[in-house]
Amino acid sequence: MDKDKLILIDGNNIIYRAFFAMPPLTNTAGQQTNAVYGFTTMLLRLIEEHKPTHMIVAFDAGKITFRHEGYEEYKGGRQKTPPELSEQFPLLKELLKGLGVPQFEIEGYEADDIIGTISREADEAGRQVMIVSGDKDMLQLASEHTTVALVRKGVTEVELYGPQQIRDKYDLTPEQIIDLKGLMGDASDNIPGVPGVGEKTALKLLHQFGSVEGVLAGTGELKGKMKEKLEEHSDSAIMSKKLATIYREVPLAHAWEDMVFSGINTATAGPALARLEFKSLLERLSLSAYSQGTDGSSGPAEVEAAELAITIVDEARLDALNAALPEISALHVESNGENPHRSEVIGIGLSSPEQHYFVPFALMKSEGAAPLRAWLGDEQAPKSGYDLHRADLALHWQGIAFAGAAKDVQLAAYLLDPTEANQNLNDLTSKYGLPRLSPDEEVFGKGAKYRIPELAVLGEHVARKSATVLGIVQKQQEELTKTGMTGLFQDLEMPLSRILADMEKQGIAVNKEELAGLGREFEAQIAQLVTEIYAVCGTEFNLNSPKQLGEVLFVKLGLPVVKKTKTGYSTDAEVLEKLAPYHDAVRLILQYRTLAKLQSTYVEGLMKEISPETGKVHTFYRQTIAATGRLSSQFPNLQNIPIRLEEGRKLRKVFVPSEPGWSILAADYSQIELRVLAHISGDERMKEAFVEDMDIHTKTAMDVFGVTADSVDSNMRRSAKAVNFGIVYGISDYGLSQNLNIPRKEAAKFIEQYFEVFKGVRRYMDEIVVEARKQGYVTTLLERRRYLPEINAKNFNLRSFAERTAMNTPIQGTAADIIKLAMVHMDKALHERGLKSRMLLQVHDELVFEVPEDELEEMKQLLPEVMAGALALSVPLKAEVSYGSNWYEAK
DNA sequence: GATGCACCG
DNA sequence: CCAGGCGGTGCATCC
Repeated sequence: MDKDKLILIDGNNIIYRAFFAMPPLTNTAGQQTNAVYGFTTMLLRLIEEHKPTHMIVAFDAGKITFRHEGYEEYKGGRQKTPPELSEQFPLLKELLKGLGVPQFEIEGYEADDIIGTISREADEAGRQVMIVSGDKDMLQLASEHTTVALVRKGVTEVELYGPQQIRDKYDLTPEQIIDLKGLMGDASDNIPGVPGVGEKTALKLLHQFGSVEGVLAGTGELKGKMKEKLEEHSDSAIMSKKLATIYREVPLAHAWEDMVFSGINTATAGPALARLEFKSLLERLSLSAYSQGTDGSSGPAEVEAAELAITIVDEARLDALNAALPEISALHVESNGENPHRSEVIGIGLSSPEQHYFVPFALMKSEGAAPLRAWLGDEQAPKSGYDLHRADLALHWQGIAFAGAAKDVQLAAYLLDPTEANQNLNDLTSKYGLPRLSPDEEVFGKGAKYRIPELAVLGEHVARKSATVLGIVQKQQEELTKTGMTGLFQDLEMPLSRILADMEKQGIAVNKEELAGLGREFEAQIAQLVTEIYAVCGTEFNLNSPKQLGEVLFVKLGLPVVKKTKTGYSTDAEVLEKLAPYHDAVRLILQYRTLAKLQSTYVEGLMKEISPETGKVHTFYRQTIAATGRLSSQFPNLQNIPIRLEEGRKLRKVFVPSEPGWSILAADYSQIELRVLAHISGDERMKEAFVEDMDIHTKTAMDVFGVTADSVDSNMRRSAKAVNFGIVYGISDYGLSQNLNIPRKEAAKFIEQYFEVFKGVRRYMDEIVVEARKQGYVTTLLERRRYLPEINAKNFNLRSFAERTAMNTPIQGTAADIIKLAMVHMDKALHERGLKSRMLLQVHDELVFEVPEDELEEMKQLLPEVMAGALALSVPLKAEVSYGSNWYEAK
């Protein structure tokens, strides 16, 4: 019984939407078939994805429905159905018969009443139901067992709503959707509602009073125009509510058995589709034999590259493209190079469900492309794509604004599995059973052989990419819903990607002279060191080569070998520290390493990244790399600018405000990971430490060593700090022993003592590993997910690694969630307050801004407040702010 | 292209 | 007894 799944389709609504969404499509007999086509593609997708056991399509029947009793204008304002559409109803009904899909209509009732009645009965029987419609009214039918799939963007995408999603979006129960309509009305159904009350007001009223009746009874608490309007139109509100209520008591002669759907009836589907000349659908169902004029030799339909309707746009075809823009929902901006700040745009692929276009970049600047450019920059025109963040940047530097990023399939793929390396579009095609794309290396060539191919090849390749995006979007959205990540995607990651693009375009100014000056200082010191090192070693060699250095240290000078790498002797800092007492060269080499690093990576490397146009560095934040949900930064990496040692820290002086008189303002979270751990483990002692705002490492030392605050010496605090870090990383005695340079037994004792005190933390660590084993994944507070397939591995190393990851990821990942939230909130606050201050950098637990003088005071207040308030935990979050004339000063 | 090392949180 | 900290990027070397 619980395998049963019933899909109820609002036939009138879907065919209506399909008609307007699809470009005109006519068969050889001149009969228009676009709405039937759109309906059918959607239907097939539903069947493939949801594998219903029962299904019906409901249609309206009879001109006068019971709703007209009492309100004659109901649906009166609606345009008469165009004949091109009404002609398609019989075609659709015939096709449904051929496909083996039951259809219901009952004289005097509308499709939604039939659906309401069946869903009520199914609900009562505890059956799984999915309702498919474009009509928001249907949301009132959502329940524990009933999901409403709201069709969006023509018929290509659905959004799934259960009671929880309705709560998330509106903070209403499904029943209250009726009240919502009662207040705001619905122009398309000619339901009046209360004049002057739109969605926003209606929601506010309902959150306050609960229902239409509640609102009308509570007008005494309101004042002004609103009160007058409500009192004057109270009858209308009551009647509107009645009209919006779906009738769920239709006398049905149908039984559950009449709704059985046992799969497409191929014997009858083939001829029916062939009559309509839907060749691509025949292929999709591997029924090509029915198609006249084709050889019927198609392979597996899903992965075969079907013929696409591709238009290579030229000057003459621009008008056609511009006219089609409202139907286009997917695009792909093809650009070269890894760094989007420096790449060229080659062209753009654009896709609607029926037609695909390629626009060579050269055409983008022409006068005729003005509507296309306006559309690209229109926030109200929703666009799906792969890596829209990159597209935005690439277009930006070509002087073309981009807005309206709605669904980024790369970002969604990352959320669905953040460890799946390089989810390029082609990887996603196989995952979602779409035709494969030619690999970019084949189309363009690699490295020095990179060439832009001839227009026809290029155009097809890029248009196929946007077509692929279109094919992926909906399936991904459903997966996000299933995994509980729609909120994370829609309200956090998507908004953040736009914010990141803004930060990157803004860039941060670099004082080139200062940087060059530091370079000269380092240079001199390096030269000095090299001479000395060669002298003490008695030989000259390449100091940058660990191999040569190893030879000198361990063979020529005969120093003891502390550690080996898989290719030879280890010469890392840890080893050199241990060797320092044996030979004078070692200290010098350590110093050389430090300075060489500063010089090559931070002076020379940074210098190369300064834009000649802006005098700034424009990093590129990658949102889909880190498995925990953190960002990463490239070209240049601004998340690893030295700070720990003074010599390196000086580099921060070169990062300055881009306008005279402005300041750099920075704020960082204090102990965010441990606070998160305190929250998710619920450990009382640790929570108390943060509630009391104590120094967490001192507090840990007190508790672990059982002493008072005054007796904690620096060594004890250092040990406690290392234990705290170890805890966050998924501790092992070995790791801690390495870190503190103590015997393993001692480290084990520390850990045991720690867990004796922080019992809640131990419980968390144990439970999270069990949870990971059971579910195969762990999650953050915002439901970000990371799979850990190796948690059950036989191999000790693999398994241990997965266990540590299980412990660490919810902590690091939740901290990442939190600062991302803070960024979204901060961006909003800046806009709302009309502030000129700009967010420039994010460094995992720190945000950096540039701030004009007259906003400094406000920002010093606002920033830590927003950061601390990003998410309410059972312990307070704390952010500490500082500012100065450069990043070094803001410490 | 892999490796070792060093920088960050 | 083995093996072993979490998450990243960039540079230089070497094959």
